Amino acid sequence: MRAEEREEIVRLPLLAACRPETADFLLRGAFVQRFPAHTNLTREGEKADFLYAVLSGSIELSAAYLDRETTIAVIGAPHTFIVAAVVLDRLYLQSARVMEPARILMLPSESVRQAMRGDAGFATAIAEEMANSYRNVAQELKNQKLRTSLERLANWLVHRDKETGGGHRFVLPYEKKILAARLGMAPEVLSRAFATLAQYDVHVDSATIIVKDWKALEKLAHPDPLIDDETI
Amino acid sequence: MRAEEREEIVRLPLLAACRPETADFLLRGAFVQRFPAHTNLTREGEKADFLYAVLSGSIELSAAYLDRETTIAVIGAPHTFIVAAVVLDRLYLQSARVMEPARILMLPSESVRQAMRGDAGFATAIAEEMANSYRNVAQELKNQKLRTSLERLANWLVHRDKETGGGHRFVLPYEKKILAARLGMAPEVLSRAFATLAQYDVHVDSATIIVKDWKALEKLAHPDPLIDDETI
DNA sequence: CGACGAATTGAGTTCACTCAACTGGGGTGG
DNA sequence: CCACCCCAGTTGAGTGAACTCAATTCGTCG
Repeated sequence: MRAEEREEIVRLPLLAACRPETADFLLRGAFVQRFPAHTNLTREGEKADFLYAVLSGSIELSAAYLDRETTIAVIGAPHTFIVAAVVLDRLYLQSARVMEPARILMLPSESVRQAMRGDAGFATAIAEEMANSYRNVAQELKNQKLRTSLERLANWLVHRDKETGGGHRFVLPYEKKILAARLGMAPEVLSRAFATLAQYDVHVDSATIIVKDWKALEKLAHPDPLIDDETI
Repeated sequence: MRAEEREEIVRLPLLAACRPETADFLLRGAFVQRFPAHTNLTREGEKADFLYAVLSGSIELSAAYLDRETTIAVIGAPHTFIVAAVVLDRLYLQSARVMEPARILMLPSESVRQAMRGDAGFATAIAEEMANSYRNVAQELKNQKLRTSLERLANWLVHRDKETGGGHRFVLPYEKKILAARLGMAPEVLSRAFATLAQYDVHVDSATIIVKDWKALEKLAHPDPLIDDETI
């Protein structure tokens, strides 16, 4: 591992709070790897061999049941994924696939568990990471159970707009197909939902979204910090 | 706090792995309280002042949006709830209400965070607790996104039957209204789903369920360990 | 006995999925 | 360079799933 890379890594929230020895120990067994788009990193049901952290690029987490499949989340830097399976030494509940070409840090799961037992700072960082993940899924569950598909889309747009600087004009970060799965609807339903949003002055030009009447969209969306804000 | 109570408490998964001093420290600020049914312990949006652990009884976690409301989970002993908000010192995302009269251990959230920083064993236990919670919600999200309401009910019955000893005959642990919310459907839909299950030889007599043709139910349910099993 | 709420049942509507046809852009190979 | 194909996306039509509103039954508790 190169020195600059190492510096980048120890700045990750996960490692920033642990003792230098712990970081050394963890990084001895670790490696960073680049993956092209569409690489499968994990498949649900497999044993958790590594903890993954995204250094750049993005990862799609998905799950399948019978002949159905859905997207659970999309992860970007500097976040980790499938930590829970590592902490508990269990099976992955989700499959992870590279969406945008990614640089990934991989830590052997046994080292992670060992480091937790020996370093309260690291264990705390893992707990905080898990807590964040928990809250994100819990919010997503509320989103699914309490909102219609049109509301979910409207709120996703509101949220995405804030995230990209509030310019009321932005580009979808991934295919509509995947967005539909993320929002829990069939692609056709997403398409129709976008069509409906034209009434609210939301203009869609392929992957570019322009929100002309922000108030109208927000009124439809009824954003709720307890569902939509990541750090509340 | 009485000695016998103390013994019961330090056997909780959360405290079993921490140093004696940490347990002492945590229990100094802690207290155990009995609550009657329907008591509201937390409301979503409030600051996280306590970590709660269920010693007996059961707790319903719910969330609201506009005029809608749903049940996120039902928690029994010896589990904790709303740990994530405590770990991160944020707002509760869920409301907690006593379902069956309960004895609850309450730990001041600042003590919890302090104890984590000083005791790797405790921090690890918290991380494991969080990891479990994460996996449960993630499974619930998959359940919601990948299954129809009839499938969710069928799988809930299969799971509940196993949990109660596999006698193919058991009593619903709470009102159908709440079960409906837990499963993500309107009460009327649950009622009709039960009616449909008569075709699969599932008999419902008020709160008592009798599964006469286990194979038929299981074939309908298609249980999946990655959605339905709590410790896989 | 009456009041209340849980649960069921009916009827109508809305929401969301499926299947199918069509469009348009990007890439490949002739 | 162009023809072709493939896939994402859209649109249409029909079906099925789930919600709402309303009426009724039943058990529980004052």
